[in-house]
Amino acid sequence: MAHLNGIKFYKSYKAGEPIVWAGDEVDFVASVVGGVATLTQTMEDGRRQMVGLLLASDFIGRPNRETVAYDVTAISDVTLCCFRRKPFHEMLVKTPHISQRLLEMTLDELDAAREWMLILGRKTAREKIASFLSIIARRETIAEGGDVGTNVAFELPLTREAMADYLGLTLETVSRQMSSLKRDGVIQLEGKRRVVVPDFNSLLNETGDDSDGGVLV
Amino acid sequence: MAHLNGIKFYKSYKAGEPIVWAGDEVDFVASVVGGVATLTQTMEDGRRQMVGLLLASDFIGRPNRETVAYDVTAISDVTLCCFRRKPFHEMLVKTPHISQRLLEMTLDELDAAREWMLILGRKTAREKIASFLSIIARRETIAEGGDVGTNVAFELPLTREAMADYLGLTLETVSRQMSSLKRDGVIQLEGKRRVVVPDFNSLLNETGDDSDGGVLV
DNA sequence: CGCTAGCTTGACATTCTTCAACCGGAGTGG
DNA sequence: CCACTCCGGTTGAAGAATGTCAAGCTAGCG
Repeated sequence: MAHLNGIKFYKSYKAGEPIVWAGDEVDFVASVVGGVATLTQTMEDGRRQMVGLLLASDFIGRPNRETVAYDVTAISDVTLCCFRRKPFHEMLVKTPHISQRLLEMTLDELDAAREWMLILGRKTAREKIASFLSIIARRETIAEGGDVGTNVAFELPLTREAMADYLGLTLETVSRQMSSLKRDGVIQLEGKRRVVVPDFNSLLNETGDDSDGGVLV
Repeated sequence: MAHLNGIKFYKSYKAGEPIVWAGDEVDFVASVVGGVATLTQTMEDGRRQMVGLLLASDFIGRPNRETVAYDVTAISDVTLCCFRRKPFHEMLVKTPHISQRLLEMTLDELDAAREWMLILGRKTAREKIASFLSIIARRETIAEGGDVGTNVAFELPLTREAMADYLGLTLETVSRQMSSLKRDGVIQLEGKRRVVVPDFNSLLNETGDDSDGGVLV
C-alpha cells in the first residue's frame, strides 16, 4: 500500500474541461478525489448518452487497456488521483487484495449500470426523473455519512442537459417533469439546482420501483 | 486450477425454466457451458427489462454476495458449471490469477452494458434492432471461431418478446422493424428465427454507430 | 446595461405503444 | 384423422408519450 503512494500523482480539471476523449491513449488510471465527472458516448449525429457518473472515490480506466472507450468530462472542478498504468498493473498482479477490491467495485458499477438500463429501457419520463433524484439523494447523503430521513435536501451535480443525457431524454422533457414534480409537491426547488424532498417516500413512489422494498440500506 | 475441478458440479435446465429468482439465496456461482440464459429485472406492473444475455463461458453470480439481484432464466436448454460459493471465494483469495481474469471479464461486461445503455437511451427502434442483430451476429460467429464476412447467417436465440425486453421496446415494434429491415433488403428471414445478412455493412449502417469504425476485431 | 448560459413553457410533429384482429404451425385429444 | 387450441408472430388503426422548434425568462457577469 505504501508502494502505491510512490507512483501516484494528482491532476485537476476545471468545470466543463474534457479529461480524455474516447479513443485517446492514456497512460494512467485514476480515482476521483473530488468533484464530478461523466462518462459519455456520442453518436455521429450528436446524440449523446451518459454511461457513467463519477463521484468521489470512483475509478477511471482499465488496468489492462491503453485506450479509453468513452469521453470523460469534468462537470465540476475535479481532482484526480492518478497512477501510471504500468506500475499500477504490476502492483495489481503482486497484490491480490487490491485486485479483489477492484473486482468488488467493478461489480458494484455493473449493478448500477443494470439498474440504469431498467431506467433507460422501461421507465416513463417522470419515473426517470424521480429515479435520478433518489439516486443522487442517496449518493450525496451517504457521502456525507448521513441517513436518508424524511426530509432530504441536496444540490444537483448536473445541468438539465446533462440530466437529459443521463436519462435518455431531451432537456425540455427533463425541465417539464421537474416542474411537474414540483407542482405536485413531491419536490421543492431552491434556485435551479437545490432540491428539497419533503417526503422521501413520496419521491420513491414516483420511481416505479417496488415500493417499500427500499429499506434504504 | 486442479483444485477448481474438485469443487465443481453441473446443473441443467430446460428451455423456459427459471434458474434463480431475484432475491433468492444461492450458494453457488456458475459459468454457462451451453445454451442461452437471460438476466432480467421486472417492475411491479410487469414491465420487464433484460439486463444480461448469457452465452457460453459467461459467468453468473457474485463471489461475495449470498443473494442474486436479478431473475435468471434459461431461454434454451442450459447447462451450467457450478462452484460452491465458499470454496470458490477462498480459491479466489488464494489464486490472484483467477481474480484478475474475473476482473477482466467483469470489465468487459461493464463495457457491454454501457454500449447497451446507448442503445436503450438514444437509438430509434430500427437502430435498436439493427444493433441487436449485429451484436448477435458477432457473438455467434466469433463463438464459432469464424469471421464476420460479407455473408452472415445465424439463428436468433430470442423470441420477439425477449428481443423487446432486451431493447426496451414492445414486441409489436420489434416485429414491425424486423419486417421493415426485411422489406428493405437489409436482412432475409428463413422461418422466424434464422437471419441471413447479405451485406453486413449495410446492416451496420442501420445501427447508427460510427460507420466503418467497426473494423470488426 | 445588455449579454449569455441555463432554464422554462407552449404548440405542433413524430415515434412508439396499445388494443385488436388475424395467421400458421405444432401439439393434443376426441 | 381431424378439429381445436395454443403459441409465437404479423399487421392495422388509434392514441399517448416524448421530441422538435420556437419564444421568452432570469441570474450572473463583463
